[in-house]
Amino acid sequence: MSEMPAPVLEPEAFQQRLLAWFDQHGRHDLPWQRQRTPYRVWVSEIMLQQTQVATVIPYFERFMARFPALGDLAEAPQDEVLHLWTGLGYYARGRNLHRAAREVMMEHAGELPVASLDALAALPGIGRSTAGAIVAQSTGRRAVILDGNVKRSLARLHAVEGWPGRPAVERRLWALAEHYTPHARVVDYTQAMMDFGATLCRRGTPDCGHCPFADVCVAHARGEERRFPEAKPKKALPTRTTRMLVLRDAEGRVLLEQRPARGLWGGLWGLPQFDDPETLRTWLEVHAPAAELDPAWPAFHHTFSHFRLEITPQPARVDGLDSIGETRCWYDPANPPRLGLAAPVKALLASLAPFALAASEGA
DNA sequence: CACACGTGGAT
DNA sequence: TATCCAAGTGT
Repeated sequence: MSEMPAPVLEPEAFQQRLLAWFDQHGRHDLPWQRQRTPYRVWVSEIMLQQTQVATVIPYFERFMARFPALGDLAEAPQDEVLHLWTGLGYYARGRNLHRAAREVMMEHAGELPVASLDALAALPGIGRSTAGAIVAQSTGRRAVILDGNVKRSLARLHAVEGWPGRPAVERRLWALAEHYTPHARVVDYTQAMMDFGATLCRRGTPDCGHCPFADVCVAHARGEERRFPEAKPKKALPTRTTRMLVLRDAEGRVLLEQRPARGLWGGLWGLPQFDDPETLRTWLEVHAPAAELDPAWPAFHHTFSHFRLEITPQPARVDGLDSIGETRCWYDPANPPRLGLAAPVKALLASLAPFALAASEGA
């Protein structure tokens, strides 16, 4: 209890103000709010992790069209799941979702264990906040969430000092979230908290003029809305360089390699990648001694959250490979297989399509 | 606990 | 254009 900052309102008053605002201004027609089944709520919550609503909607619709039920997802090959995840980012979410679906089939008779917060959180990809959201949204039972929107709103209302990523700060915010969460209208309350943060108590431009808490908000009283929550400590962005081999056969197909299951673009298919020219040369000697190297194409870069990658495409031609194994395949731009591709690779392959067309026309 | 993990929108 | 960072989790 001593962990919790002084609340600005009694829980009942807080809930009443928030829900009145939500009834008027909340979002009531998002795709996952129709047919609010545990499965649909789960998929939406995973896609929405660190990802904005507008970005998620088309991915969610495609995913549901292909995998209408949990069993459909469990039966699918991982490649197809990652194919539908391509462009959404944080691909561990897709791998974990797929793995969790199979786990639910085997250990929970095909039903998400929404009766137990702990059982949910034991599934890969579901943490404390997502477990709370799934329970609250799909069953209406009381469960607490603490996502970015809730963190920002509560930090402002109570002028909570410190970056919310710090465990001590996060504990205070959990205590506040716990304090305000009602037993009734839980579905609406959790949605309301997220809508409030996303559309009114926004990061850069909070709309205090229409805020139902403006009269009690500590940050607003101090005129310091923008100071809360405190920003993450920044650090320099390192740059890494790599070469991507664009090895094409006589039919214009491109050799792809499946990336390791963990790490960057884990489980996705990409161009063979080499940190230095030496490794590239050795690889070619072993796998494609007959390959003819063309001059490298201009480098381009891709910026990630934690580093910047400079990519030099290295085009080459070869008649074929004797054996490409399980973790390689020939990618035909005219008839692309349904597998996951990293964004820069997808863009690079798309730029190759005219070549493939010209090659097939010439043949 | 600090860091890795992606992409696109907002300012 | 550069920077920040969004419905977090896993290691």
